[in-house]
Amino acid sequence: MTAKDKLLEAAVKLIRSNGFAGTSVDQLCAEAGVTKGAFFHHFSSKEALGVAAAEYWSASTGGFFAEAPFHALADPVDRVLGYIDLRIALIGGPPEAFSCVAGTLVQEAFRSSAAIRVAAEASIMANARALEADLDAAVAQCGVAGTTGASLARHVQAVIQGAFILAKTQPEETAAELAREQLVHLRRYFAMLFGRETGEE
Amino acid sequence: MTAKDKLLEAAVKLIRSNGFAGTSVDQLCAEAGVTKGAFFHHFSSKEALGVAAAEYWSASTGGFFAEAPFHALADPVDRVLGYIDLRIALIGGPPEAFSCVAGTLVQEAFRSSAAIRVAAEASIMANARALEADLDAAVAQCGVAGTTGASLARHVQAVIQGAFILAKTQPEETAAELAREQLVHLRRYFAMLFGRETGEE
DNA sequence: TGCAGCATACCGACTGGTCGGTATGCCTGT
DNA sequence: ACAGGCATACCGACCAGTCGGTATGCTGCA
Repeated sequence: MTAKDKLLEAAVKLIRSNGFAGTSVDQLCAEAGVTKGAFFHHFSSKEALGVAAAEYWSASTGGFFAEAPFHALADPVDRVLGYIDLRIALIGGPPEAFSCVAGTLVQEAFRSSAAIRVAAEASIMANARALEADLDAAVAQCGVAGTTGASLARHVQAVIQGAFILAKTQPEETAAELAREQLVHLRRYFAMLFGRETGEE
Repeated sequence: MTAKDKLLEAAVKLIRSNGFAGTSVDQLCAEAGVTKGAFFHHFSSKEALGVAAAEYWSASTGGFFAEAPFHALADPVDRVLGYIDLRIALIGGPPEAFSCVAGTLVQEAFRSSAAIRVAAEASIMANARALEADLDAAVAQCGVAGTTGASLARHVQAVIQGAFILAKTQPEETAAELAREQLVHLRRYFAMLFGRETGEE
């Protein structure tokens, strides 16, 4: 594992815990076990590391969801609900274990760094686009009017990001449960929209 | 207007634009037109200002929504939808004009400052509690099963926070529209849940 | 095979400037 | 005269970023 990869891993970990501005280059180097020389050899600035971290994050999470088994389900509604169920299952532990690097980055840097804003947009919208086809199919199949698959895909990302923020307001014991609650509401919205009236569990 | 108020106003403005860690005490003083002596006369530390800013924010927005006209509506479902419509109407311009100080604070400081985390939690959960009675009444009136007014009230806050994050990924021209789109989904969810099937607009 | 020439990867001391925070004193209203 | 409200001047720590240098390995030529 090269110094660059170790720095990107360290960036994901520290940005999730302390934010981007709250993480110094020295901290990143210490966490990665490399020196400042290595840092600026691979990244022209701290901002460039932020951009690279968003891309690295996007690539690794995108790959994970692309391989998930829910894609094999025949009904597009099942695939959509399967995605939400997977997201729910992935939420556990403290917020820094399940929160989103891109969301954290853009919240802090949307005004101070256009490059980071664009990289975070790309990451979040790529996540949305990965759901778009299934949602379009579900919308067509169920005759849903008044919205689109693309709009619903963006809403999924919004609820996920909002869930992470609410979780961060909580002490560690209750954070994950509050985040899951938000995705359960999203699931209920989609179930109603696509005619899957859920009885009590 | 005293130096303390000017500093709190400056804090709201700068935290929304640049985040908490991204805003220095010197910048806050310059924006407020006071000196560092005044700053540390009124706040024992930068962290204390963060806490005070969350409380100031909570008090001013809480007051605004408490006085809004939708409370006069007879049907609790109308009051809930009226709140969402008001939130939609308030979204416009760049993200720093409509985003939430408490959400921004907690995202950055949830791990580094327990005091700020608790203050942000208080702000966001106070917003949720202000909706809880109407949502409980709507749940009871419509016989909604499987959730509660309190849980739905938290979801409103989650969608709002998520909407702000998505808006921050956008260039200024499209930010507000993307945020509004999220609240329109929330409105549709509630309309379905409470038996107000919305036809096309 | 061996060596010159060069690029890549990395090191860590150092710099100028900014950070949050402090010490002290002036100024105004009572 | 004295206390609250604020300004000026300053501090040491830490910040992002620089720079001279070393180690390693690839490439082409003899």
